Amino acid sequence: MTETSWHEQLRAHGYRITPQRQLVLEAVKALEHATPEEICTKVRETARGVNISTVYRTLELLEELGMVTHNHLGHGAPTYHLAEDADHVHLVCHDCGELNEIRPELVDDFVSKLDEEFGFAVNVHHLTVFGRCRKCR
Amino acid sequence: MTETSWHEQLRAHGYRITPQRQLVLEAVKALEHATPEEICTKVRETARGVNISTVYRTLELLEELGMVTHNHLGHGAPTYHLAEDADHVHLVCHDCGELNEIRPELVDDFVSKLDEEFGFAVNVHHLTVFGRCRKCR
DNA sequence: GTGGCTGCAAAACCTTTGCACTTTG
DNA sequence: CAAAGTGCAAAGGTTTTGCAGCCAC
Repeated sequence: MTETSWHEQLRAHGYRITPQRQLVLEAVKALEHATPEEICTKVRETARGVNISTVYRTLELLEELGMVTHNHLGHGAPTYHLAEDADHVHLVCHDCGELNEIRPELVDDFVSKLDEEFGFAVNVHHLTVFGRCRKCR
Repeated sequence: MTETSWHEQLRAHGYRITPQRQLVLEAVKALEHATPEEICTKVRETARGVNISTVYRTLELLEELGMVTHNHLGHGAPTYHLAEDADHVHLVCHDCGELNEIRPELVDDFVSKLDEEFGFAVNVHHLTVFGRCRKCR
């Protein structure tokens, strides 16, 4: 996503461009799989910090606009991704917690089946598959 | 699961049979997809109530023994199932929240692929697929 | 200038924990 | 009787909310 495109994306929906929103978006981009708390910490490395509630409000907004997505990879807080970097499915091991990102093509058949049979459009970006990895079986 | 089988299941692992554990297990069975809070409320309809922390501790125990499983169907608390009733995959609509249970055979190919390619054993009972249902597309 | 946005603090929600008391085996 | 389990209350982590002041447009 270019600098200007997300500015226009916000403006097109009547939202304002603020330094806080820019910082949060940059942190999501830089960190990958970051929790709101981690994003907040990252942003506070800059001179101008951002309050945790602003982080939550901003993430909600960016997600509504389709610029970021979130996943639940474990028990705690969700993790955020740039939407354009999110083209993969998450594999998480129950035992060791190891995280793997796999090619989305691996679920294509499954996605088609659900579409045909139920008219259900899977949100692949949000899909997280739990199980046991090779080492922990 | 029969009355005696779960008694033996507990005893075999050195755990005790208590009225609280019986009540929680019955509530999980009766409610399906119930949150800890809902289970607690259900149990309180009987003369003898159960404390919420006992509900949490009991669910953790029953899950460890493979008698119940949990899923994250939305933003809030997880929902619990009898393991023997859990042989299905959950489909949840982002928009209307509608929940559907689908035949686990629909993911068989996907499960095999992950096994072959990554040695990853999918926990099908824990799988929840988010997307948009026919009505909300 | 005005309405949207932010920071702060408080509250809400969900879950865990320490400890004294009770109960199971 | 001893060890395990429970209830209670408090704390911990995460997220939301109300409101006064600030800032983008």
